[in-house]
Amino acid sequence: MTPLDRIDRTILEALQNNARLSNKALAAQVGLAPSSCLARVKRLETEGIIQGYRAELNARSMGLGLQALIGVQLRLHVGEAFGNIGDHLRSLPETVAVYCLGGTTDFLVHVVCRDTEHLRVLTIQSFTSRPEVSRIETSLVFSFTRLGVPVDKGA
Amino acid sequence: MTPLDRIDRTILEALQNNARLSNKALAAQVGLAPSSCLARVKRLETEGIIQGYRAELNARSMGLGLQALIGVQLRLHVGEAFGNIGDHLRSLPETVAVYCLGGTTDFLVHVVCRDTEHLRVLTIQSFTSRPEVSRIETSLVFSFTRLGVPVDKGA
DNA sequence: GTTCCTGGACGAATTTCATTCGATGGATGC
DNA sequence: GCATCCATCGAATGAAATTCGTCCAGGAAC
Repeated sequence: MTPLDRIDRTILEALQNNARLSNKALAAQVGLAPSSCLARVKRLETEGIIQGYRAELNARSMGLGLQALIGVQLRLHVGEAFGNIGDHLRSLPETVAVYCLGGTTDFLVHVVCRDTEHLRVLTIQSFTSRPEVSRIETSLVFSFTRLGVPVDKGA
Repeated sequence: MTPLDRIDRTILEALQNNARLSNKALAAQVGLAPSSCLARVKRLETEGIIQGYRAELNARSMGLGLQALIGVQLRLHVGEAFGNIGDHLRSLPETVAVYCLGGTTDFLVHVVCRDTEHLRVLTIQSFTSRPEVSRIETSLVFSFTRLGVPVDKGA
């Protein structure tokens, strides 16, 4: 709730680059004693500014060499259907990200698959066959880059 | 390069959920001595299966309450242009993710903005004004969920 | 201007953890 | 049966996380 000062932002940027940075090294980097630095990190966690720490895995090395974006257009936007299909999409093992959108496309789902056959079955069984789904549009992902959120250290 | 066994997969899943899990706790979870567990994690890192560890930040709490997906269609797909515009898109501070796609849309860019005015200026200054860009299509992101890659512990 | 109060920050002490290394055991191949 | 290899273990050591009492700076009230 307190506005983030320069030190907070430096901490956030550092942990965004390397979440396993030791508290000691982080403290040195931001110019604080380890204890003070730890207190800040904990505050950022409890305030929900840091939502979690995740290892980034290489999908290809796990036999998932094919990625796709599947745009989903629903038949009706009435009540339950929206939430249900959203939960369904998020629950698929192949799903790595779900966007709920405004516009003609209601959902955009980023999926990882072993191969084209896997993708074909997935689209049919988990997308097209759902009654809420009006139509889908699948695009192959050639490359995907994820970056951190901007942390401009203005303050 | 060695195929991942059940323990590897358990490690990956655990670190995907919480990258700051201590090695000791991780070892206990997978039923290995801390030293053995550490050796495995290091192997997974050097083999590139674990690509990094990132803190997940709440964009809204940093004053970036508006998210959008911007589909980009290029004029020509010739040589340099493709790489250049890709680098440009990735270099924008507002950019959180870039998909390079096959299909009518060449790039899909996930951006975070302070407000609609910020988004308006961004689309004009960093997208529409680019000579390689033929047209863009901006969709508001109502919600966004990121999940881990599937780690089925079959083996 | 003085006093009180609060919020960080510090640093020593303690506990817990990471990391190294030699030894052990089981599997494989000969 | 024997040698080899690889992963695991567990103790030892070194380092780090975490706690806690203290201190200082800034602000508010008077």
